[in-house]
Amino acid sequence: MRPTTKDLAKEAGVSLATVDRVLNGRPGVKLKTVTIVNEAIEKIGFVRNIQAANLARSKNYKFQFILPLSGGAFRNELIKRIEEANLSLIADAILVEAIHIDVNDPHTVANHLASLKSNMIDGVAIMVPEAPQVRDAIARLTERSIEVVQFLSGQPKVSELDFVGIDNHAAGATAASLVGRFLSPSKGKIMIVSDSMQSRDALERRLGFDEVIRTEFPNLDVLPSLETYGIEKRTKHIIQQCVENNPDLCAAYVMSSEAEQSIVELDKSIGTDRLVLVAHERTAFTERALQNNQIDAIIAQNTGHAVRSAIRIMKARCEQREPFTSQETIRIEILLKQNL
Amino acid sequence: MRPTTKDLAKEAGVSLATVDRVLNGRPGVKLKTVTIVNEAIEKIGFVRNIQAANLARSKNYKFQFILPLSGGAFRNELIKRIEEANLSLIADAILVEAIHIDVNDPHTVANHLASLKSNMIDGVAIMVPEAPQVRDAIARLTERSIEVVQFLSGQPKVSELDFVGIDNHAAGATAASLVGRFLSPSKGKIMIVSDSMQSRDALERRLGFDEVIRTEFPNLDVLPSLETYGIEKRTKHIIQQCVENNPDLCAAYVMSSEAEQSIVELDKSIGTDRLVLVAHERTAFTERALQNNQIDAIIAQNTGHAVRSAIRIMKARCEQREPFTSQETIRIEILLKQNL
DNA sequence: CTCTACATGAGGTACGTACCTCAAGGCAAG
DNA sequence: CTTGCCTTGAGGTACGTACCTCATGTAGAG
Repeated sequence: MRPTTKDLAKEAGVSLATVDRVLNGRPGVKLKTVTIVNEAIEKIGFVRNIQAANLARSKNYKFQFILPLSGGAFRNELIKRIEEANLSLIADAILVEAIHIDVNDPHTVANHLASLKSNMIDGVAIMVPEAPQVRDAIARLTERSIEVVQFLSGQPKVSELDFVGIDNHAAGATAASLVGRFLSPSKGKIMIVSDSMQSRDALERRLGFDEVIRTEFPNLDVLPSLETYGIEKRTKHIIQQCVENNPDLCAAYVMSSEAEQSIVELDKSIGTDRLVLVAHERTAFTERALQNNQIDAIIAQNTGHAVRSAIRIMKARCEQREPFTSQETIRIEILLKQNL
Repeated sequence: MRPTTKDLAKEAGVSLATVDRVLNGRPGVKLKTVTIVNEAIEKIGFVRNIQAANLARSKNYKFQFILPLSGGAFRNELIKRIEEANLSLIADAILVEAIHIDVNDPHTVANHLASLKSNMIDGVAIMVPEAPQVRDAIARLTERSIEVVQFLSGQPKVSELDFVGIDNHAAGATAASLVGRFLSPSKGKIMIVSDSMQSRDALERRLGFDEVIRTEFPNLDVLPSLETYGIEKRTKHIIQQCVENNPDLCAAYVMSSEAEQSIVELDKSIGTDRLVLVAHERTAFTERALQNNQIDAIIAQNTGHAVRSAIRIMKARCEQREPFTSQETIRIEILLKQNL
């Protein structure tokens, strides 16, 4: 049987009340006594029974995912996974919800973060672009002891916040490696399409991509990045132009998580069968495109795993435990028709 | 707040005692009353607080993974993941252990399974080859209400048992697709190496591999499978012979989870730089080989995920819940140097 | 020496569920 | 009508922890 607080009190030679004071960091305990209790904890391997603790303080964990307002297939995928996680975790007294705000307006984001009270929310997983206001709001969240996880993208990784998501540099490199190997000895140009190159994610993917092509496939040329801004008309225009200007186009890398528009345009203008095509994220569209041989490979992250990982990390932080980093790495998945 | 048994009793218009009788399937309740309580459960959305329930009956879940005795790098990997899971789950009152038995002797396996008592163990994840005795022992386990999960391999999937692991047919197909695309237009022969072709896993991988090569890369020939039986001398001999007999060898697919010996031999006899080489499972060796360009790709399954998935399934079954199948699919991972 | 502040102990209640005992009511067979 | 079984209710204790109050002890300052 696991030792209880009673065992701990006996071992330390103090009363239950003192053990409670030490365990919950209440004031009015001599430093020496604290040390004695902590040593006893070590000695008998006491681990607080969190189920009982949560029961006693009738606590439910409440975690929130902050997602973009604008809806694409990838975002819908995330929402589905979050709902699933919520369902499978009610038994563990964990509530998870997704809320949607205009992540491109730092003011809105900061306001929302400021409105979160620590008695209502225990942790937030945020997927928003970096901005000074947002950074400040996050800092104030942690001060109010609300746990924060950077989810999939957004904030720079330098901070001491937990991050859940893939290494975008490596993702770009992986895409390049696939493009290069699939093209094999042939020569030609590679088109790069993204919603925007403003985001850190896009930049890192591009850097990783270029690095591998430069060092391992010097016979291939990477064209300047095309930015669609998610506007259909613009997408059509710039892709057509790029195709016309580059008769030796042999591959395309669609970096943004919403790939449909670009791929449809590529198919119309040059025909995807004439290109090696790598896109990001598993959605209904990209799956279909892979099945039809329109796409050659998808670079994806397991969204379900990412959601659960963020939740595990927030829970661990709430309970003052270190998360198990080895469990929480999000792999860069390569999907072919065969391993969908 | 979540409704409690008290709320449920009030809603159903019965006493706490009766609610308890219904919830825990105790005898002495009229069918009509049971129906009333169940309807009330539906109506107010009552979900039993498992933390409190486990506390009350001071229950710890105990799960056991049954692994092969013989140690390879892949098995060590699994053991590490199981230990990690154990550490990160003590807080949730879940104990996980790995035990090692001679899985190739059905008698030993059956004996061990028969020795498990339901008051000591709540669930078993077994990774053993199929055999009639084992199948019977498993059936008797479920009768004793010990949950059973088929772990990574072994039993045929036809049974109504839960299975955690990859689709081996698809894994073989994925390997073939990579080999074919990496070789591109060239012609030649492909070597297939396995510990043994006796196991269902190996057979399925081979079938998947052949199918893709036949339909999508008809210019390539797949050689008969080489069986090493894990014996160094034999491995050396058959690989050398195969290399000598097939001057147009251009690729190799190492199917078994312990790839080191075969790859070392291949490197000695022909040189891995002259082959497209695909192997299975992420281990220290295969990682290194990928970094050194000895291997071109690894087909892997996320062992950490598999372990956690098996545990989640056993726990759900213990609590009479359906596991979330969408969470529990083990993906076939493709690892390149860039996305290690 | 007394007074005070601080340190510790003792004991209680609560959380939501499991499991136990005993009493009370209903209903059917004799 | 009585007997006995079946069904239900009432109430208690326990699980391990949190959090509260009150009493007691002890050491240092005045």
